Formats: sequence, structure tokens, C-alpha cells
Amino acid sequence: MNYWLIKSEPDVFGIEEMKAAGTEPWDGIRNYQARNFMRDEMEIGDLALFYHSNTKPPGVAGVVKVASKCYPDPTQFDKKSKYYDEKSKEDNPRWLLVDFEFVCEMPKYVSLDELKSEAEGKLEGMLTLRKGNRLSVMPLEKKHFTVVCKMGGIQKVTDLDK
DNA sequence: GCCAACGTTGGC
DNA sequence: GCCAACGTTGGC
Repeated sequence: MNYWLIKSEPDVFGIEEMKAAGTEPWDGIRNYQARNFMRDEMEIGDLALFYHSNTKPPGVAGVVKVASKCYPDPTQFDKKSKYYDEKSKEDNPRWLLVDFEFVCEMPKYVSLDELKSEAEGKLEGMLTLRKGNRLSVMPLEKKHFTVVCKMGGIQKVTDLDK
């Protein structure tokens, strides 16, 4: 079981849309590091923090879980998609995705400022807080996942597994 | 809208 | 394989 943080811009696809969708193919990832995490380390049932970027304030809005194994991202073959990649071939797809399933919203939104307030404390070493980190999918330590959930008002993190 | 910090591309 | 140019991310 691994833990993750995934970023999304709420203007494009926020936690509300995630909730309404139930399960959503996480398409459009065009970064090799992020792809490799999905390909090599994500397992069905892994939990992820759903982070709102490019908004005021940025922060963690909810929890989702991995609902599928990785498979080729169909948008890379769709010429009308902004994620179209002419260099990717159907018999050797370059980009992958997984499905995410909505788990819950944070009872209390955890802003980036609040995360930063623990940057030298309970969240020391969290990748999100490192300067210049632009990864849209990144691994998270279990203890950091638990701390953020508690900051967001989720007391029993173990219940999220069910 | 600005810009720092990256990541990717492509010429050499 | 180096690195300059360019594109993108994301906080502010």
C-alpha cells in the first residue's frame, strides 16, 4: 500500500467534479516521472491526497483512491485533444493513466500555508513542500498522509481503506 | 500577469 | 553528451 498526492486545478477538475464523477480516468499526465510512478508503484487501493493547485489558496481538498491498474491514456491518440502526442504509437504508447475513485472531501480544507507551518515539524521531508516541485503525481509517506488527514478533520484514517 | 524552477527538445 | 532555447507549472 502506497500513498500519493495528485494535483488538479479546480477550475478544470476539482474535488466537486471528482465527487460527482465517482471514478475518473486521470488523463493528461505528460511527465515521465509521474508516469513511472503510476506504472511501477501504484496499486489498486492506494490512497491519494487530492490537491488543488493554481487556486487561492492552494491546498488539499480531499482523498481519492487508485481504482485501476495503469493503462494507455487514450487522449494521446486523439488529434482533437490538447493532450495529443503525435510521437506516441498505439502499439507502443508513451503515456499511461490510472482511474481514481472519490473517497471523501476534507471536512476542513488544508491550505498550503497550513502544510507549510508543519514543514519543519510533522511534515518534514514532504515532497510537496520542497521548493520548485512541480510533479503532478508524487509519492507520500504514510505518516505524512495521516498527518494531513488529521489536519483536514479526518480522525480515523484507517476507515478510508474500506 | 510575473517569474523562478524545472523538464524537454534539438542542433552540434 | 552538452547546453541553449523554449515550454510549462504553479505560487504569489
